[in-house]
Amino acid sequence: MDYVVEHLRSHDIKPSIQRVAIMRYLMEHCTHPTVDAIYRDLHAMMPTLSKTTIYNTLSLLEEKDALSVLTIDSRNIHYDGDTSPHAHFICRSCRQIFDIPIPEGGSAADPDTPDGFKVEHTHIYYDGLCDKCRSAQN
Amino acid sequence: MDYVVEHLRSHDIKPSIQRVAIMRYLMEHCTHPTVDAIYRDLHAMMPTLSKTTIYNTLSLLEEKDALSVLTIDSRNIHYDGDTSPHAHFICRSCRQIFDIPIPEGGSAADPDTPDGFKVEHTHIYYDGLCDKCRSAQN
DNA sequence: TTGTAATTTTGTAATGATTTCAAATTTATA
DNA sequence: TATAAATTTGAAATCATTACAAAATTACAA
Repeated sequence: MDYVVEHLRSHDIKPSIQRVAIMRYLMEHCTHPTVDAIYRDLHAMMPTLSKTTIYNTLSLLEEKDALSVLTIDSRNIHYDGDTSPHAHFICRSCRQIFDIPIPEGGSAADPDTPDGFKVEHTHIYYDGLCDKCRSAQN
Repeated sequence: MDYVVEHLRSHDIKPSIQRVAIMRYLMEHCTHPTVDAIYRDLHAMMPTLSKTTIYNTLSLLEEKDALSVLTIDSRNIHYDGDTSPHAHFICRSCRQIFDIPIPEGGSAADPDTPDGFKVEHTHIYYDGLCDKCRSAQN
């Protein structure tokens, strides 16, 4: 059984052609794509795919916790098919997003929220300059 | 000397009437306001204040590190006049943002970024349900 | 003080991401 | 096979943000 289809089924999502294509794109690309990037690439292969379907599908995937929504970039929402715990870094110059490992037993995973709060997701974001942009600036 | 004016000066920002009003609003409100909230409230007192000035000023304040930009909410950018280290929680039901203390010596502050990367800011975000919305849902 | 340049503010128009909506298509089921 | 339910689609609407150029204000030199 296709691991993408299995992933969708395990999150209670019916695997339509479009949903599988979008989920597969996310799982096979570690680029943290935006809606536009997903549309640009998938539309080339599936000319009937509409942007509305991408929006619909991404919000369904979010609701069912089948992907991770990255709000690290104030200009665009990015999506990550890898839902395992890791942090992200965005370069303020080239806007590229990088995966950053989270140290084991990190305290950020156990937040000091008020009584009665239920934490569902944790996001750790860094911004600054990546290697290349840093040396280019000097 | 007004502490708001001092704050601006210490970040190399000339304290115009508008900039002081916007910075004061951020420092005196712990509500993590959006551009619209700032405009709504300040426009009532300063009818000539334009939204463009708020956008211009907020991006200047960001560039000079005089405020913190919160990208926790995918729908709107929020601003925080408190630049001391703390995390944030957003309730997925009522969309309210709460300040959360960061444990001393937390590992998130010392990220494992690749060689040559320069980390300028760290953001720790949580989402889930707040106290009230959690009990309202049962 | 006065004139001139530089900076800041403002309103309007343009842009671009996202949502709404209703029709068309596809899938599930009786 | 017929009918209902779910999904997809494209066009139009919405809403946050940016671009831009004119107006107002401030800084500064004569």
